[in-house]
Amino acid sequence: MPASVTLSDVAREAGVSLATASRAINGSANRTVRADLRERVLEAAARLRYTPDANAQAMARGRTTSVGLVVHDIADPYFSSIAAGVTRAADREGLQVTLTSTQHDPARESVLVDLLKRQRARAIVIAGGRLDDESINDELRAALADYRAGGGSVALIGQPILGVDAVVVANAQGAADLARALHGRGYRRFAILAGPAHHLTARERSDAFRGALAELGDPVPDDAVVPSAFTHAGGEDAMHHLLRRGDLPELVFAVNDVMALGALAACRESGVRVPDDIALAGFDDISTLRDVVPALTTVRVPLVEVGIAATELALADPSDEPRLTHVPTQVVLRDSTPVR
Amino acid sequence: MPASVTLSDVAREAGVSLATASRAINGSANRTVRADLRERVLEAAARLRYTPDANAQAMARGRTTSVGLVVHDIADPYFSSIAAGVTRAADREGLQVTLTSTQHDPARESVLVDLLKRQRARAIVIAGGRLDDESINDELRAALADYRAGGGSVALIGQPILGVDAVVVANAQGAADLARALHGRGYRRFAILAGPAHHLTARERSDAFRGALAELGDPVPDDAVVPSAFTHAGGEDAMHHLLRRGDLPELVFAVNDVMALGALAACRESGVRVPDDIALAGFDDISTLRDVVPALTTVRVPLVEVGIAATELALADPSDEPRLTHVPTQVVLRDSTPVR
DNA sequence: TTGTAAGCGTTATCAC
DNA sequence: GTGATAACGCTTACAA
Repeated sequence: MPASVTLSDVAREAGVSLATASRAINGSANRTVRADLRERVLEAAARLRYTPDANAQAMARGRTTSVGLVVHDIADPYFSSIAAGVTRAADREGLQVTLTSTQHDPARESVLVDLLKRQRARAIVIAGGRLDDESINDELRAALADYRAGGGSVALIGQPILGVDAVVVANAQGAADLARALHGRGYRRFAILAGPAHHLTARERSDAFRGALAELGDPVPDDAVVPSAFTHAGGEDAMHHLLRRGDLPELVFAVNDVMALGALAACRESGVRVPDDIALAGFDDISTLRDVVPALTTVRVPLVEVGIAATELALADPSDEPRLTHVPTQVVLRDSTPVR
Repeated sequence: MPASVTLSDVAREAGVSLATASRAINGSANRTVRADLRERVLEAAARLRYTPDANAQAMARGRTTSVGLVVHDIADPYFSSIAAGVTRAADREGLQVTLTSTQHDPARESVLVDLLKRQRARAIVIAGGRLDDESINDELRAALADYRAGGGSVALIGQPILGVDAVVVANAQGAADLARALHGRGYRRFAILAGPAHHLTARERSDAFRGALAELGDPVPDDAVVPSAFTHAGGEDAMHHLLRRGDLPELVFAVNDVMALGALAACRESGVRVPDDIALAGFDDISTLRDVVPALTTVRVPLVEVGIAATELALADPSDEPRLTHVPTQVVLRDSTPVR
């Protein structure tokens, strides 16, 4: 960044010392500046169109004004809603958001934490759910420990297995409630597009859904639980698998809305109508989907609020033990699962 | 950020000078470091878990590694897709993205540019379309001039009216093509949810759509062109207006997909079925919507690529006159506008 | 090839 | 209340 007006320029222009200029402009803590001098400085700053250099300030003050955000894919409405919450909360505190993306590679999370440490981000919000993969978890744990040793604080969204503050979404409760609600609508034969086996959020949702149905006396058979990626393509593939297998269930539960969308695509390709031929439910309540026809039955997760809560957690002054913010979920029955 | 390992620590640990440590770690331009020394330094750095301070590097080098992105709302799939492109392109160059949001207030764009100038972002991508509002444009122009005077470069997505590099989307062509395609499907009586009157993208789409129909001999009457916000709520309100008015058109064109979604919501509330009672088309081809039923007829804008192109433009070495990257659009006919 | 030292633009600690 | 001046952590002439 060549040639920018510096504080020295302003000081010179105003005929005061660097120190006074600094104090006049940021209104330093105790030290106060005589009114007429402050006036002169401010005027000079305006005349010169002076903008303080945030990097220099960060150096001198020992802390930056940026919050790091780690997502898997910002184009995914799940993450972009969370990001909206994070930017809003950061903005309220006068902080900027540094957006980083793993491009769907969970192993990159630790790399991005390192990157954000290098930027000396004040706090980091990690938006992706945890995996049941100790080598990846260990690596992330190490990166986080390292980051926190440098004075940074972290909050993650998902399972609190890393020893840091976390926003915990009531996945199990929501999935169980959903299962009971659908059972109540008369469904008996279910299939599950279950996501990756080692993905804890996927597992919580899938397991709780199955568990609730088992309790109701209509268990989901093993071969009706189809693993897949946690993405649109994953839902599509899993649904195709189900369709090829024949013996269609009455209702398919995809462990997130984006996967449900993939399933919808698969159905369309195969000429299977939703909900006429098969009912479909998702999870998350992605807002973009709220108005589509048929409206998707799902479990609402207040994603923007989750993003806000995570940011607040990450920004709160450090505590010795990890804090948890619990977020409830709520079943939303819509047209994709009509009463049978 | 208290207590981080610094380069001095590493140098001391390795028994070399600061300069040598620096050169060993970043592999300085011409100066080279003897192999054994470099080895020692790298080892010490690893042992101490040293991470360079990007802010300090930025200060010393005179340039940061961050790209600023200005959107209106990151939760809007239009912007999140662009953001995905921006992060991808930035990542390729080893740069970070600083995400800022106006929260739908166009006047805040210039404030955010100032903010990004303060961060000394290397380049800025402005994602929102331009307005026909000279006071706002002037303010933004001034902020940009100021930013560029400090050595920053800018690219915006939309109309090239600010004298900076721009990615120009073929809105008019796409809208005209769409009108002709729909006319070809047998539609004759149209209405337009036109967005804000002063919003240039909205206007381009609306005007071109109208123009093409006029040429075809089926002009859209003035009172069937309903202004509104460029948002979901805007589409919803405008559609309600249209429905209340009675005398339903055969097809409603919303100038973006998110507005079309709002229109869909309004239809549902009023018990009007799409496409049975009324056909609906949008613009942008938001990916989340590709699989919904009824699939929405729209004009595809390659948003991720637009984000990439804008970032590349902003990062390219400065040129004396504004460069333009033109992006074509493509009509996508789907079920929401069946053949009549 | 290595080291010394002068910045980079601020803030903060001192004296005055 | 104001002004030198030393940090902050790094890069990069300039010397050696």
